[in-house]
Amino acid sequence: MLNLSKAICVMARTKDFDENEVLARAVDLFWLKGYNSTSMQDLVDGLGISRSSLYDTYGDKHSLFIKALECYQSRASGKLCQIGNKTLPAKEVIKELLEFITGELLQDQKHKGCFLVNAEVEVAPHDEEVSQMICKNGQQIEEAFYKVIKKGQDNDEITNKQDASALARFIINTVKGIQVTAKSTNDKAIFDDIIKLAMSVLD
Amino acid sequence: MLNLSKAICVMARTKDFDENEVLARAVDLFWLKGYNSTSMQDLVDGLGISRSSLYDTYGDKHSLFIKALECYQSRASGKLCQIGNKTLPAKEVIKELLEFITGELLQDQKHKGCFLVNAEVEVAPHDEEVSQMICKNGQQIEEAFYKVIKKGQDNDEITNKQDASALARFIINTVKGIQVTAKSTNDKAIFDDIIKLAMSVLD
DNA sequence: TTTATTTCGGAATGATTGGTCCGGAATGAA
DNA sequence: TTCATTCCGGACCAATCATTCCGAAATAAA
Repeated sequence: MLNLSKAICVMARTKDFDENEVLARAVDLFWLKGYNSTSMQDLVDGLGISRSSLYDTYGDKHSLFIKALECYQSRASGKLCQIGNKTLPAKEVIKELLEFITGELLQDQKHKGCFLVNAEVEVAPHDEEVSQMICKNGQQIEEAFYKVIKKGQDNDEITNKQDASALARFIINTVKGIQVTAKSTNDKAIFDDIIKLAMSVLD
Repeated sequence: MLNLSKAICVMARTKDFDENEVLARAVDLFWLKGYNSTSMQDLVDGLGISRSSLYDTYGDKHSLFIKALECYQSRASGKLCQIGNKTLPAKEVIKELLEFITGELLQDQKHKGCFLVNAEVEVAPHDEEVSQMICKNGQQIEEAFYKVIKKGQDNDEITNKQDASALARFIINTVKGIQVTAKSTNDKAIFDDIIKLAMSVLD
C-alpha cells in the first residue's frame, strides 16, 4: 500500500542516511553481539539513525537481522568467488581460501568469527527463516567448492580416490570448525596444523 | 558467612528438591535456548523450583550458567573417556568417538548441538569466565586425543608422518565443525562423508 | 509558494528482564 | 514442644526490552 502510493505519487523528504551504509553497520553490531544481546537501543546508538527511521526503513528487529545476514552473505560469497575464480591450480585455490579465512579470523581482536556460523548456532535452531537462509547458503558454498574440486580432479591436481562432493563437504566442515575455534583462541599454530592436515586429504 | 553458620549451627528445613537433578534440567534449558534467550522465568518454570530457591541455591543467572556448563562438561568428558579407554586399536577409538558424537547429534530432533560449542560461539567472546572454561576444556580434550593418537603412532596404527598434536587438533576441529553443521541439518550422509575423509588423515 | 507526503527525534507504550524481599511453612536440635 | 534456622511461593522492584506514535521539519511536485 505505502509503496504503491510512494511509487505513483510524489516523493517528499529524502532519507538523511545511506541505506546500505547503515545496514553495513547493523551487520557489524549483530555480528559482534549476536541477535539476542543486541538491543534496539544498541542499534539506535550504533547506527546513528533514529528509532523511527530504523523501523520505517528496515522493519522490526528480526527483519533487520535477516537483511543484515543477507548483506553479510553476499559480501562474503563475493570475496570467496574472487579467490575461487583465480586462475590457479585447484589445490592452491583451496589453500588460499583457507588461509584467507583464517587470516581474517586471526586479525579480528574481537573474535567475531563468522556471522553465518554465529547465526547458525545461536538462532537457526529456533528460527525457520534463518535456518533456511543458512541451508541455502550452505548449498551454494558446497556447489562452489565442488566445482573447484571437480576441476582439480579432472586435471589430476586433486586425488580422484575420493568423491568430489565429499571432499567439498569435508573442506567446508573444516572451515566451520576453524570459525568456531577462532572464537576463543588466536594461536595461529593451531590453524596452521589444521589447514595442513585438511589439505593433505586432497593429495 | 552464611555457610559458616550453616556448618556450625543447626540444620533447619531441608531442600525440597535434588540439587543435581535440578541442575541437570538447567543444562537442558540453557543447552536448548542458549544463555541470552533463556530467561529466569523460563528457568523457574522449567526447573520446577521457586525463584527464591533458585537464587538461594545457585546464585544469579550467570553463576547458574557456569554451573550448568561445568555439569555438562564433566558428563561429556566422562562419556568420551569411557570410549577413549576401550582396549581397541587407536584408529578404531577415534572412529568410534566420531560416530558416537554424530550419532547423538543426529538423534536430537531439537538440534541442540554441543552445549560447549554453543557457549563458545554465543558467550565466550564476551565472557572471560566462560572463555577460560572453554579453553581449559579444549586443552584437556586435546591432551586426551593426543594420548590416544600417540599410542596409535607408537603401534604403527596411525601415520607417523604427521605430528600427533597436530592430528589431535585436526580431529577436534572436525568435531567442532560437525557440531555446527548438525545445528541446521540431519542428513547423515554429510557426516559420513566428513568422518570418512577426516579418518583418512590418520592413515 | 503552496501542498501533499515522508522523514525523523524523542516521548510513551506495555511487556519482559534479572533480581530482591517478606512472611509463613518446614525441620532438625535441644 | 520449643526454638533457631532454612526453605520457598509469590509479590514486588527498577531497568530494559521491542515497538508505536506524534508533531515538527524537510522536500519534491504542482
